[in-house]
Amino acid sequence: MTISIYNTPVKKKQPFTPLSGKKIGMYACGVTVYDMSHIGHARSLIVFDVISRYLRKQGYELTYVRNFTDVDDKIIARANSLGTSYKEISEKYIDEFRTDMNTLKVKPADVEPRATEYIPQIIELVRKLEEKGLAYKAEDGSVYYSVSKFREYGKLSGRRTEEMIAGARVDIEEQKRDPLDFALWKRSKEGEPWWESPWSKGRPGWHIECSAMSTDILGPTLDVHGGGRDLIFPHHENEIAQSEGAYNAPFVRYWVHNGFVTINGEKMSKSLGNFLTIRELTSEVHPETLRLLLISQHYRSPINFSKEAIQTSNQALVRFYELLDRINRATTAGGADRLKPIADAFMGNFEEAMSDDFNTAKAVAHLHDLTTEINRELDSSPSISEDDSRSLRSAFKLVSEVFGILEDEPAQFLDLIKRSGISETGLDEKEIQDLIDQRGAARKAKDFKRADEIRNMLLSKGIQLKDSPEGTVWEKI
RNA sequence: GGCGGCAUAGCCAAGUGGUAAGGCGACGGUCUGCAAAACCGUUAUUCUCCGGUUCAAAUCCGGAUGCCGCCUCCA
Repeated sequence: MTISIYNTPVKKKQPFTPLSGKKIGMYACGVTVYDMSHIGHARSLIVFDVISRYLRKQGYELTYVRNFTDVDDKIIARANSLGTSYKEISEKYIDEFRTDMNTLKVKPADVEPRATEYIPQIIELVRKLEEKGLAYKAEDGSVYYSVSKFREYGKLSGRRTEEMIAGARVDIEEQKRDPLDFALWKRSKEGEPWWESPWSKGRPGWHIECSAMSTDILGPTLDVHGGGRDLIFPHHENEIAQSEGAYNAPFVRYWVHNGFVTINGEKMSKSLGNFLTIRELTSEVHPETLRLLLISQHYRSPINFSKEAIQTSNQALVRFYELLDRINRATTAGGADRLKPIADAFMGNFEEAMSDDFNTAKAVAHLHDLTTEINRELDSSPSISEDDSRSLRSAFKLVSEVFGILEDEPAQFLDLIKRSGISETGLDEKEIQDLIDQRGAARKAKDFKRADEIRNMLLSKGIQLKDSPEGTVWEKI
């Protein structure tokens, strides 16, 4: 099935055709490692994780590159304030990042380059730009890109240079010839890390690393390049200027940008200080709940983060796991085959939704439909044949592999959820089980008054009982 | 000041020309000793407002209002 992708510069969906057959080169801007990652980062990482999983599922040979910016002003500032080296800071937060990605089940990229590993390539690229007259060395030894020399500057973000100059918020730096120019190479100040270069002892500007690394690993033209919306300008605009200026080849075929996570309707960011770290959140919320919340909405829309939203996603996740558990328990050797058409239809719908600009929200809606349909079938006849069980397993395997959810053993997951809030009830498991047994005895003796007393007492402590032919189970609500 | 995006039920949210997905909540029903879960049904004659194009508009065009983002580090 042909995939269509919303391409930022043309502002519409376009059929996706990679540059060379089934091979795809995809680059997503990673994080600057100077602090713990927050759930805004999580969204971007999960969006591109799901996209990469889906592209692979569709049979593409994907090379996914995601960088670490491991030297920059903020890392240096952080190191200085803690009296340590930039290297220690970046190493520490790369480790923390990997721990978080592991928790969130975000798969590692195929290549995870760091700016500091590509200094020679960066210098080479800057030299090339200088040769072509697109860059100039300032008096202090820094090198700037001369934006006015690149005719197409602004084509990604839809801005014109004259308009930008008119804007009051462009910094005027002494060293720049033009306010729009940006640094390719920064001369290092006292106490800052530096590398030798033809211009000065210095370090790379922020934008240049992505051009240098992506070209080195994937070639001058990328099939897909992504990142958060906020990177469109100036970061990605500058990358285009650098790469196309140097190589005279189209830099990116499809630009993909994800929307923000907001808190109380306001963008969450490190600089605003209103952020929630991945670590904090996953200490209380199941990682799959967060993944489900994020994919329940289209990747380009903003998501407002709230307790209620988390709770709703958690309920949905429990609903799916309960179905999986029910399927496991209902599978028997006999029984008629009747569920294969339902499973097949779902897989078709799923593919259709995902191929339409990675419409995860619609795909999740299909998953809800699937859940309702299977539950309905099981209500009318509770056993599932081996063949049907296989069909259902392949449908849910598709969901797991693309979304990275429903990967736990259902019984285990439900048990975990059940235990997660047990401390709030003031009871331990044995006490709960004793009360359930007492209630069971009362019910057997038709002493429903006593049975209901026990049930209501447990309910007041947040424990909900569920009776079924196989016995009584409880859950924490 | 410039540029861009969004506005769909009580809430969250899909849907870019063919007559409003899905979830949460609420209400009614089936099941149950009664519940819970699951299932069935009801819950937007209408998509912020005003014009226009069209046989046909939530979808396209023009205008108004409101919210958000970018233009400075940002996922």
